[in-house]
Amino acid sequence: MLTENFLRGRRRQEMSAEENAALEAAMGEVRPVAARQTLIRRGERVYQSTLLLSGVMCRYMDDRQGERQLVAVHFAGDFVDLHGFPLRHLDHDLAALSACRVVSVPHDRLTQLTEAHPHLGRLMWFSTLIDAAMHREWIFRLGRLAADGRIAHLLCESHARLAAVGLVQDGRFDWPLTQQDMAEACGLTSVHVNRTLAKLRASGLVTVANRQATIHDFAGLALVGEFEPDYLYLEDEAKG
Amino acid sequence: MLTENFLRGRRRQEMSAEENAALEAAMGEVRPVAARQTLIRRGERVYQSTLLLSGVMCRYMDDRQGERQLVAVHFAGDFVDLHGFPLRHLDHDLAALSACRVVSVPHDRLTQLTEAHPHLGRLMWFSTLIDAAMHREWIFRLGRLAADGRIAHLLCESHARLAAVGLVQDGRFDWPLTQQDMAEACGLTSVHVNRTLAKLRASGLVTVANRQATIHDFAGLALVGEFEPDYLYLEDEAKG
DNA sequence: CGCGATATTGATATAGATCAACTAATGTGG
DNA sequence: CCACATTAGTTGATCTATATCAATATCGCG
Repeated sequence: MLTENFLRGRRRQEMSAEENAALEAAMGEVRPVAARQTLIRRGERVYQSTLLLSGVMCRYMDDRQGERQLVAVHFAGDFVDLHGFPLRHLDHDLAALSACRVVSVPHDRLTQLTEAHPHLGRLMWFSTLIDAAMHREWIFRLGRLAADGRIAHLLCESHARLAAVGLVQDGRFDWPLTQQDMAEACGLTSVHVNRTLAKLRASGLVTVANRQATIHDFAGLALVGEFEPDYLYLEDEAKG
Repeated sequence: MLTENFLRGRRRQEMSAEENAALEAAMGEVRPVAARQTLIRRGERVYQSTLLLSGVMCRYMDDRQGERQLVAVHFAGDFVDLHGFPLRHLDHDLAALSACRVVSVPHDRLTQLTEAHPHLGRLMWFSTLIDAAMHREWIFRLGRLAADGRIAHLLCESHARLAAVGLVQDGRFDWPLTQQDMAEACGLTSVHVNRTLAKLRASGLVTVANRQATIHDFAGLALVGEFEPDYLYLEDEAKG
């Protein structure tokens, strides 16, 4: 089932079998996306929205010197560009960080779908607002946390989201972001990310190596990152 | 007309007279809000959404030591907590920065409204996604710009949004944010905001004083702040 | 008019940037 | 499947933007 991870583990995910079937029916072919491939460029008119089935993608913006700022990271079950449905154009680029599988829905089908199933429409709206809530948390992260807190927060958030779709085992999860990617997400240099990761590892909180992250002490890491997961609107059992 | 500034100056603002009337009819009483008053606290269940008619409000989050991070600033015509409609709870606080006038719509009326007028529902969705686009731009601002750029960007964005609702005359607009508020929006200290504002003034770009901001050289300020207004989805005539 | 909030200025400290070299992985074509 | 090329990670030395601390000045309100 293509939509099995959409809003999985989130509060309010009362999608009926009928709504689910209607959404499934609107989906196109499953497509692979190569690692590091850019899917959508800023300003492009978009005519469909894409559900991420597996892998990790990101949204980013470039500054004038071409330095990249990640504004979001996406995992399985996320609609990566549903914002493009009401907005029509995206204000940022969308790229794959690892090899991914995706499936798309044309916007005219989404229009029909939301008119025939207003509640499903609100669920989609809801999912874009979780993106907005994550954006706010990223603003907080950059504005108020030091380097160790920023990295800790990013890893805690990723852990919580991946756990909600069953992609964490014993605190360990796939983590295709390079130190450069993490730097671009956290407003730091890759050199400083390297030193900060070494410190977090030495504190026994987390190890990031070989495209995998292992959180040894979630509570400790959450303390450093001032991480409180309420903004993810997870079901109680999906938390931590 | 209460809704006259809602989505005013934005692309896609094709609200029909009928939609407009339906939205107006759902509105409650106009209420005043005192400056510095907190309207909604993080985690509270919300049952209505509020349209800002005049004044300036902000959304913010506190870190563990009680230091505040602004995550959004709102002006006349903005729905300040429409996110609470699909989300039910807010993940941040909402407060007035100046004396404001607001009007609210109960969420059950919004549900009826969006089911009877799917297109109006998409417009509301659209407006929350402009908030998300601004959030992304704030992430960029904090992650990639130095102090002068962050302040320049904030002032350019505010100028563009206020101009869209007719609240700028000759580059001058009401600006109730203190230097401390600007510091909390830009991830800086108020001391550094003070020094940076002095520098921007000395460069002939902008003057901020007496609760007013005057942009002397918009192009120059936009250059410092790497400001490109496409993310605001403004109509062409409302830009600059 | 006086008091609390806001703004200004100076001196010093520091987190993180920058520059540079080197090492360890990863992957690719022969 | 090896050899080499490319990318990613590590470490050290130095620099700088911004924080911090502290004192004073000014504004705006009751």
